[in-house]
Amino acid sequence: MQNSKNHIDVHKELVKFSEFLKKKNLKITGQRLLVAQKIFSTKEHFRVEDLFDLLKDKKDEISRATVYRTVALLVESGQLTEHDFGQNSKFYEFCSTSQYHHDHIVCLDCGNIEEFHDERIEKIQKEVIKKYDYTLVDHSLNLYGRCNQLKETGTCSKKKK
Amino acid sequence: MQNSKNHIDVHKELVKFSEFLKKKNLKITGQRLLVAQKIFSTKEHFRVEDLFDLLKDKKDEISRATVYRTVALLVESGQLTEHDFGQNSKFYEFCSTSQYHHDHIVCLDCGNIEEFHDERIEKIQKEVIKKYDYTLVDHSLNLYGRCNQLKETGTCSKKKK
DNA sequence: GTTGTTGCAAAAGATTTGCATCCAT
DNA sequence: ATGGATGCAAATCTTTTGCAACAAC
Repeated sequence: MQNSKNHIDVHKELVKFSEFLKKKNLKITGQRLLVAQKIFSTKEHFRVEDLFDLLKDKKDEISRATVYRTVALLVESGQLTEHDFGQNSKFYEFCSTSQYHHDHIVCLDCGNIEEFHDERIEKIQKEVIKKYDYTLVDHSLNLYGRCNQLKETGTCSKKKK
Repeated sequence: MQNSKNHIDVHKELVKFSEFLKKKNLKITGQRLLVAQKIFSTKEHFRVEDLFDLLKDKKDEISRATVYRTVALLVESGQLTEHDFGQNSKFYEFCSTSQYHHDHIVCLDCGNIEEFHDERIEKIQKEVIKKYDYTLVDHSLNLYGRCNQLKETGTCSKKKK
């Protein structure tokens, strides 16, 4: 894991979330902070169900509904991005404004998700959308592949679970 | 609608599907042909529920289960592509081998879906995936935007429903 | 006749929601 | 005190599946 999410300043993000809540006249509750903290301490792309399971460890379990509701708030606050990798459930990922936008490579064998950024593609996208007379709001680019390591050696260090 | 799907040779595609079924020792049934025919006569990107509703008009309604099962077969036969535009349900689209691969622009206002193809992006993708040591199987690129026509004139000719 | 297919209703999986109770402010 | 939050269970939505009756080969 060499991604930038190893260095999340959890405290800073919690403050940011709290300010977001305050600004919207929403309450800063223990459950919300626990969910947010767990997310900010998580480097991976995760599904809400994964997060719910992780939070089960805590002495006071947080309800599934609250976890879903808090994730939605964090998307709204701009601290989480939602991704759709063509599976049944959505994936979420911490996102900071200081980070480069990135796209994903999804391994069909391992389930591993890699991030990449290519400025040339970003530029062409802007060109394309302009040509079709739209204003670009967002985009998603996923490359689905099979990792060569697995193909060649029969095992794959990236394999999950 | 200026897309290539106005010119689907329905008969040819039905033959192709029948051959696929035969090869797999599956049966050529009235329901399967009706579902396939309806799809090949449809130019748009559709969801299975849309298709099911369309087929309700027919005197003999085809069950939802059969529609889902037939769509899966058509994906397998290579005559349908599955897309995920970040909504709850999947979209499907006729695809012929003679067609260029294309990506999508999804309008967040209209719901309109435009197709585009940019060879430069395709090329860069191949380069990227190689660098990360994967074998590219598939990819999806969606640009989400707001159409300028709507923004400027208050109406939009592409608006659905 | 055999084997795969259909329709139905139930199941499954993800996510949302109504509501009574509870808690942050 | 009061307006928003929580937990629970029920509801929704999409898609899948088990099974008995049925149709294609």
